[in-house]
Amino acid sequence: MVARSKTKEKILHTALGLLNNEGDTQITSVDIAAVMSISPGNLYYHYKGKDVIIAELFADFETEIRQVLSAPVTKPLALEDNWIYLYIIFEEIYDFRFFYLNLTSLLERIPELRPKFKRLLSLMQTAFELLLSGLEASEHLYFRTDEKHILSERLTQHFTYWLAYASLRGIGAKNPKTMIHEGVYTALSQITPHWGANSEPYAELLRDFLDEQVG
Amino acid sequence: MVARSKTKEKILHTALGLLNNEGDTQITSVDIAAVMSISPGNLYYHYKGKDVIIAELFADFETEIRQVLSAPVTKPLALEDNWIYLYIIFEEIYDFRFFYLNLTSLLERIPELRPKFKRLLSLMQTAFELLLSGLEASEHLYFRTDEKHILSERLTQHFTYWLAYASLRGIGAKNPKTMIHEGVYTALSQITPHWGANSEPYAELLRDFLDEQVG
DNA sequence: GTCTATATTAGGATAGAC
DNA sequence: GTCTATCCTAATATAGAC
Repeated sequence: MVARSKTKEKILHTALGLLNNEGDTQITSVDIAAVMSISPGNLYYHYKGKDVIIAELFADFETEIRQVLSAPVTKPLALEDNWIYLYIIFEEIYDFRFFYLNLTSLLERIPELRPKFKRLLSLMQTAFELLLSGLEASEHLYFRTDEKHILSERLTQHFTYWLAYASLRGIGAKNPKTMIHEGVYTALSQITPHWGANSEPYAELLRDFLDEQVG
Repeated sequence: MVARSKTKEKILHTALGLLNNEGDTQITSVDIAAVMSISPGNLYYHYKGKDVIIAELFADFETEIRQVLSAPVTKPLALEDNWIYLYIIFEEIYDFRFFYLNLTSLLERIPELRPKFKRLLSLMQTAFELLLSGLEASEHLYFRTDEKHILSERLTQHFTYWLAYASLRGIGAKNPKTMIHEGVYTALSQITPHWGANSEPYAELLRDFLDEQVG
């Protein structure tokens, strides 16, 4: 993470906003320049095109999400922290949603991102499996053979495509909070069928937590 | 579904193949013309551009998938038919995968497809909920409040994005059969936690079924 | 670093002969 | 219906002055 010039910083910031709100396909490098009132030539001086900007934005995202994901590794999470953990992951993804809404075409267009993103998916899957293992060890969750692994994979898929699906279905269309909340709720609904011996009081906590977040 | 000229038919067929194998972003209308050895001008005589072709392809897909989805409505499915049902849906989607791999950008570029696709999602969700209700009535499945509805929604999301996720993760990369099989398997793994009183013998059947399909 | 002006290209689109 | 030839446009990219 090298220090950036003021202008570079502003370009990235402006680009991220435009891409998230208008979508990758709608935005050209000229648009980015226009919005921040600099010339296209100037923008090209700093970044040689839209894709270079996106690559740099992704690098930023990667460092942040890696930090977030490693939370339960660094120190085991307390019960309620698990829900919050899911929220934080979603918020991070939301801040970078243009990428998740155009995954296929972006990874095709900027091939060097593909292996990086694949590694991120692996990391996420591992993080989820670790989290589930913790709850299994404390007998809050119970799994049959393979169920834990496949659930962690499904959760990874869910987090990757929830925003795209939610926008399509019109879930939380006008309210990001709702969209994220529903995403967490749907994730949790995949976990609760595996509740084990110690999870009864958990249920109370969870209900409270979910109510809080809505209000 | 009006009758089409020989050439129109061939254009659609060629386009579908190219789009599925190379991806929407890679293929231009000129490519389609080139592959079938006709001139771009000629292609334009039949279809005014790539997006018109895609719209027509989607219309075809829509009629087919609607037919498939309505299966459990027309006549309630026998036990094993439920698995096969999921397979058939996936196969239909696979035949039109370019669309599912670039959903966001395609629906942005061809706005009239958006409401159509949204209706398709609703239909799929309803079909799944119906199927689950059947298995609930026969006490093969058991659900708590809301669980059935949210599961049907999750299954819809799963079917919509599985192919994209599988390609990213490299699941069944070289073998469509494997990719689809894993998709069905993952779908089923969301259902089995809800097994009810009558589903023990079901488990046997399912295991057999899954083994068959792999071999 | 920033500007204006211009070049390049790829893809979408049409005109008119056969 | 099909071809060849050409045009148009939007987006990328660079050159050279300030």
